[in-house]
Amino acid sequence: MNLETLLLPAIQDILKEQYGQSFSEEDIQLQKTRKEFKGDITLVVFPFLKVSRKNPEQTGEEIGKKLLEAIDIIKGYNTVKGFLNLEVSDAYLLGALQALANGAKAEKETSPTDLFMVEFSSPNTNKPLHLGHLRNIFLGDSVSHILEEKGHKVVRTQIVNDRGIHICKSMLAWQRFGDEETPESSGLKGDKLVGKYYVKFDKALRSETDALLKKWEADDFGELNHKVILEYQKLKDVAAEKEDEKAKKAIEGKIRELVNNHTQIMTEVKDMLKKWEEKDPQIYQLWKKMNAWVYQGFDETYQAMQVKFDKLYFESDTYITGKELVEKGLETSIFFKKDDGSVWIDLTPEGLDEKLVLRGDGTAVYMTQDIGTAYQRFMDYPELNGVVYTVGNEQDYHFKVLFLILQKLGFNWARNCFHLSYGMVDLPSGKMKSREGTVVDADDLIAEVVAKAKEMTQERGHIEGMSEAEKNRLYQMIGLGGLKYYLLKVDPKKRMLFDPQESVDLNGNTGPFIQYTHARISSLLAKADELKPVDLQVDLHETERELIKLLTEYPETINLAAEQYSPALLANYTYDLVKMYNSFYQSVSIFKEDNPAKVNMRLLLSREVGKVIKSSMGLMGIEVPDRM
RNA sequence: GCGCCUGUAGUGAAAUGGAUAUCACGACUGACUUCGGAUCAGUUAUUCCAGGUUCGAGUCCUGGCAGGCGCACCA
Repeated sequence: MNLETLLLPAIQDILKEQYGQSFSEEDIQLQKTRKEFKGDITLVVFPFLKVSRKNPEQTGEEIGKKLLEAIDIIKGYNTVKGFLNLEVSDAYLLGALQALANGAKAEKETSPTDLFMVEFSSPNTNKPLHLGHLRNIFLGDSVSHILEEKGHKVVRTQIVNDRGIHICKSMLAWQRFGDEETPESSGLKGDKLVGKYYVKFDKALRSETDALLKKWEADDFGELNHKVILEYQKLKDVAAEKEDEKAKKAIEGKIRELVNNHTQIMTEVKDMLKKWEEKDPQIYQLWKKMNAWVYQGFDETYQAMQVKFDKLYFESDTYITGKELVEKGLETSIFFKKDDGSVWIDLTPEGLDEKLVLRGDGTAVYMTQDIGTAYQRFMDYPELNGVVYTVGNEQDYHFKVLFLILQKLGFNWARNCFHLSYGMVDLPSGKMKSREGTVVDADDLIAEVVAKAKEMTQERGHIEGMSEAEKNRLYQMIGLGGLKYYLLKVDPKKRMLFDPQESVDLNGNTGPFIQYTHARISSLLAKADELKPVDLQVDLHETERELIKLLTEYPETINLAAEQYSPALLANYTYDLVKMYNSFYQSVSIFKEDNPAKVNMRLLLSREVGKVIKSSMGLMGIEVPDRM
């Protein structure tokens, strides 16, 4: 039972008796007492002034006096301005500590059948995972843990972006330049190998575009369609008129795109996509082979991150379902067809735009596929309560539209879809750009932080007697823990800066700092005898009181993190707890204390802090060691 | 142009509408050489600007300013 729910009815009674008016729970604001004032919990008295007809101090005094008489755990009070600060007794806090030691936990509010699906990672199959994915993956995984802690069942899922023109690009490049290279023959990770050909395609496309642009500029159009030539010339004219550098650049970009679209290599890619959609056996086989390489590579990375998925969805399956749903919606006039055959939805009544859901040639777009995927998921799991989509905030609009379309299609469950939107990860040098080679590769980064953890641990760690395997596991735990913590401690919706130096740092508000505290507690407990129940008569040091209060706030913190889908709240809480523990550790002596009841209490307190650290870090997908 | 998000020490982050805005990194000053020093304490701000609501605003409302993102027959 937490302090607030304990005090609330008593306060209501006193107010009723004193002022003859009932106050609801919202009127009674209880909050933590700021540390510059004496007290533990504070009642804000401003809302009662109207009925007390006295100034804030007098009102506070009145209520405080009554509370002191009525409740024995209140041992004192003081009023500053409109704030009534209440002090609780040591015995109450000791009792709370004992309750935690007995394994008291907040009751789970949900039934175990309550099912949620969390989508995260959802990579492209032709680019290896990078830093941006790491934030996504750690967030999605952590939110899954948090929902599970609340008593929900969670299906971890991703939508694999395995179809479309971009896939054909790496396939074509591999055909052209690959020389039958495989992960085995090259020793490259599958995703890296495919990524390499994607880059090769891009290079080839650019040089072809350059060449063709030169030809066009010399009015050499070959057998080019008249319409296209006209379009090109029109753009040229517009570009010539523009004086503003920026506007000129924009038009030139458009011209380049037009040229780009008519290169030999692009034509071949489009042809390949068409063949793929027709399930041409040769193309289909190549597609399957190269995708298998990528999945193998991704699996290795997920394993290194200690992240697992329960169910995968593939766009290559769900886009068909999406198309069917659009066809159906067309009959019921949810969608409409334009003259060129393309299908749209009109969202202007909702204040949004018209949105394309099917191309003129009948092929699916990104949105079509997402409609299909959502539908498929609720078919597969009829008891599904909601879906959390972990996707970057550049897609805020897309998801707004998607959820609206699903609602319009008559799916009630669309209300339970949530877009867990997060900000981009910047580097000190600016934005990550694959063109400029400033992308931070996920595998490289993980290897780097683990290496750093190894270096630091060998320098100052306590690892004598550990086997090689144990040591390696430890380095992994520290390096990866530091990285996860670094990316999770920031509010998801905020854009964040990734400083490679700071991410491998082991001081300050970092994962390893928290892990270190846990290791220290473990070794402390290893030296201790068996713990006895807390003696409620001992008096508490200020840091002990603060620590116990913090411990009792843990369940509430989990609730908040779940409500807001924000692991950052847990990270901050854990850091506060650890800071307070270190302060406690510094200011009181544990084993040198003469009173055995105090020694016992301090050890028990340490043990509970250790348990909460382990639990909360676990909710962030981070393991904590007993030695490091 | 329209829409969404974000503006808090040099930097990165906290703060259900509550008090004198909380931390870390860097910098500077100091403690202790202990039960694990990967420790602890201290110094470091017109919360972008202007109005408004409120007993009370970093937080809510209105209007600016700055940055990011989106408004594709791309994904």
